[in-house]
Amino acid sequence: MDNKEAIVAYARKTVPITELEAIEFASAFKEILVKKRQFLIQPNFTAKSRYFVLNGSLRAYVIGDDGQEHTIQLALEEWWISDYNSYIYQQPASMFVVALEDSRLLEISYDDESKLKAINHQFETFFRLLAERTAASMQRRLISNLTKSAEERYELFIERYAEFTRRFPQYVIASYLGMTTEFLSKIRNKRVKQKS
Amino acid sequence: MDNKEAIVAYARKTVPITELEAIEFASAFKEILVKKRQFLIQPNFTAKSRYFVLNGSLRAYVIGDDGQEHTIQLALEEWWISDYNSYIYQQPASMFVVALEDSRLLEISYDDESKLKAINHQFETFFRLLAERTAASMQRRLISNLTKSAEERYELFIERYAEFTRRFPQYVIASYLGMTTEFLSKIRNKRVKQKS
DNA sequence: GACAGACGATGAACTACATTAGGAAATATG
DNA sequence: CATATTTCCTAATGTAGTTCATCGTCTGTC
Repeated sequence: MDNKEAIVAYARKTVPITELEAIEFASAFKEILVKKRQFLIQPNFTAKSRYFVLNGSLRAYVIGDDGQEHTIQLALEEWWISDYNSYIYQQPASMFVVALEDSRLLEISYDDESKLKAINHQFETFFRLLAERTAASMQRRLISNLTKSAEERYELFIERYAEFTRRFPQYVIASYLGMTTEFLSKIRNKRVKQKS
Repeated sequence: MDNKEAIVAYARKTVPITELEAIEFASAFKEILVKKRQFLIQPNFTAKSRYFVLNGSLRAYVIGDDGQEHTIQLALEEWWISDYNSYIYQQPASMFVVALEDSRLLEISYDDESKLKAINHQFETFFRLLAERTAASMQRRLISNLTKSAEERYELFIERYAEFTRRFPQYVIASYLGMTTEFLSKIRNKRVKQKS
């Protein structure tokens, strides 16, 4: 039960939760350990759970028709990860979700989450706010992809997600930003030269 | 009160609502008429409302640093529109929202929506599902933008949003799909030739 | 401690798409 | 119904970003 304090503390940043409710809330989660390179979700299988990261790092990506990997989401401590579309609609996934480091996660199944939402208005509110923030951040990323150049997107990324830049390898960041590793390498090199 | 039946009928597709609740729900909305080219939201002003389209069409777009317009969202009958990020966080908008035709809308303010969510678990659930679906559709669009070519994005668009293709001018669709009108024109021309 | 696989850098050739500029057709609007 | 204005098309030229191929370095791992 110890590690589940983290998810309660996290939820309490958003909605008030009593001690009694906290037990109920926490009991819907199950702690799991995953090894580096272990897959949690794969295309064509339905994402039956989503995951809250206690520690470690994960990556969600799709493989396009051309065989290229495109990173859709990254997760560190206190982030959630899954194939969002698959989870919400309980339909086959299009994404891979894989651990980039040995990680400790809290898993919640779609059914257990549904029950939490149904039995308690506060829990419903918590997940509603989570969804709203997810939608808002996706929209910001979409706008960034539509309006900014590769270089600008990289600048914004390292400014906004400094920690990610340190924790994830370059090819992951490049594929998150929608460019090739080669091009990101070129951008980085240009930046270094400009500073001197 | 007449036109507000539409929003109740719409909500009932998602959650059960009693007759009594229906009145409460509908009373949070206000019918408004907007003329073609009229703006509902502009950058730097906070989007205090979101809008449900009874009839007509609207467009949400940003203007990038280079002066280019990028369409973020389109709305026809039974769609919602606003600057999502601005509305959710009640922060200054980055988008314009403008009517492309004379339109009839139902407006709900952030405060009235918050009250609906607070007083009734069903209403909260309704808006939670709305947010989840919004997030899922944004993610699908993001993936499409990352993994598909301009031509493939256009193909998917006309397949999935046939009605949009009929109702919106080409430059709007091009800027929604993240390409120039000239390039879209080229794609269309190529398609016509291929079919014969 | 050597070998294999992952990661990043670099440069040259290529391509998907943008930009610019022009004009034709369709639609509003007085 | 006449004239703006908006929308759409065509074609030449330009460029951000990709592809491909090569090489050095670093990091496990038996």
